[in-house]
Amino acid sequence: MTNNFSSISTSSRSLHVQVARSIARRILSGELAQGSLVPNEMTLCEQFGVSRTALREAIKLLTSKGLLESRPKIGTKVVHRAYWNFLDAQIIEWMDGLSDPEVFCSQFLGLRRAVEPEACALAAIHATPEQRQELSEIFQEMVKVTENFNQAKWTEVDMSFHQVIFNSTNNDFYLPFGNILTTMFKTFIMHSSKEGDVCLNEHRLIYEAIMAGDSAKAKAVSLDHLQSAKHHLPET
Amino acid sequence: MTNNFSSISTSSRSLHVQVARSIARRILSGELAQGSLVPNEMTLCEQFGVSRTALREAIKLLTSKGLLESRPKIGTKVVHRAYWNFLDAQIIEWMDGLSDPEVFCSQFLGLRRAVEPEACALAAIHATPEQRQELSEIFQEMVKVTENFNQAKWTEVDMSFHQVIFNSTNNDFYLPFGNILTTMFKTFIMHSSKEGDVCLNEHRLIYEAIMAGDSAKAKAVSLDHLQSAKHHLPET
DNA sequence: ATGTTTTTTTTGTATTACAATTGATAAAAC
DNA sequence: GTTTTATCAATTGTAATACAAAAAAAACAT
Repeated sequence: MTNNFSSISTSSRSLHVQVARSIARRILSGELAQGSLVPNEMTLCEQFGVSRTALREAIKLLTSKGLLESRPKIGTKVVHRAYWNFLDAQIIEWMDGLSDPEVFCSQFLGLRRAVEPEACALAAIHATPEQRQELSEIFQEMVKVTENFNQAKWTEVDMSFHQVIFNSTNNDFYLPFGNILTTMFKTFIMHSSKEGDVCLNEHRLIYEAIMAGDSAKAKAVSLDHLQSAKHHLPET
Repeated sequence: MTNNFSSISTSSRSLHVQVARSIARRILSGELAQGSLVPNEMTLCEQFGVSRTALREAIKLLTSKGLLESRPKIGTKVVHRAYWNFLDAQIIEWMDGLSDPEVFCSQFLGLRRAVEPEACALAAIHATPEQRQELSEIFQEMVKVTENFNQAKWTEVDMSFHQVIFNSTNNDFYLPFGNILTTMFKTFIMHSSKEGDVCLNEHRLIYEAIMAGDSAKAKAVSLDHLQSAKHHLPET
């Protein structure tokens, strides 16, 4: 995690990403109907005031996420919603402001409740010594932050905690949930969480179960954590 | 699902997708190390014998999936594995032949066991009348195929069955699993499944529980289904 | 009517040129 | 000697133009 570029937001300044975001939001909001043709390249170039190069790179980006599909002579179509990859951090970011945050978060929780307890169970079994060490350090940090409470710091360390757990499953298919969860946090969940201490205890239970290699308990306490009150309403 | 273009494979003939696939496989296999710089654009253009246009569209596609990250003057880096989006059908396709299929399938099953039972539970509650109708028709088809057994037909209808269930959750975050499962089937799971009839009964239980709106039972029988023997080893 | 050829529209690919970013280097100021 | 500032150079970013390829639509022939 050390030698990656500063952050995703850096490249968001690039023109084709801005164009992609704009088109994506038209699709995600339903302004561009599923199955309909978007305007042809030259028209879009004029609409956005960019070159075909930039526009096409934008379209390729959206095609890769399952939103668009192009064919010569026909044009570019918005594909059916069932093919949109909502398990993609960038798409989740782009949903900001398009969907009722409460509904969206509650849907996400519907998936998270299925995935995260199992991730904890797997981490309890498969975490390497290095990963256990890392988790341990993060939990230490968590304790420290709680003693001298700081909202920003706590969100940061909370995200790291969950991310390390997903990594510790050592299962490729669980890895993406780390980013997805982080993105959901940053984009939608800005809840004030005054009950930092309560949370700490819940995290402690998860932490200890994983370190002890007790997968059943890890799963159970994680599920408890996700059913605690604060997950139900994202207080803006 | 009616008015999409013939299939994804059509566009795979396009040059930038071929290039993307080739680079992706070098990354996924580890031949291009995480954090390392890939050769600059002109070098890659020469290596692949394509124009910068095509090459850059390929890179944009891979960037969108979390495999690459570019910056002016610096170059293009392979990002850390934790950011690769394994929950992407195209990446899963590209893994073909790069990973031990048995390990890969077993990892996938590790996620599927978490997600699909919950999807069945949600479908039992949230499926619309139209979706219940669709599920019903597909199950009818399933019965018919079993009576006059045909491997290809059965795989087809099996995929549809599970896809409709994910759609019937009416939860955006469950939608992508339909494609992912289908892709896993097509790419890795070619098991002969002589026990088609046994499976039919398992599917019947799932089908009936969902139609009855019994979420707890739907979840339970789905989990049973996923723990039945044939899921453990993909017989090539 | 039906099959075949031509036309036309749209995306796909190539090429060239220049702009913007930024690390590295060198120069200047303190 | 250290720090700041300016310059340089390498790489990606953007633009513009031209032509190729695909495929639907139209025109044509049978």
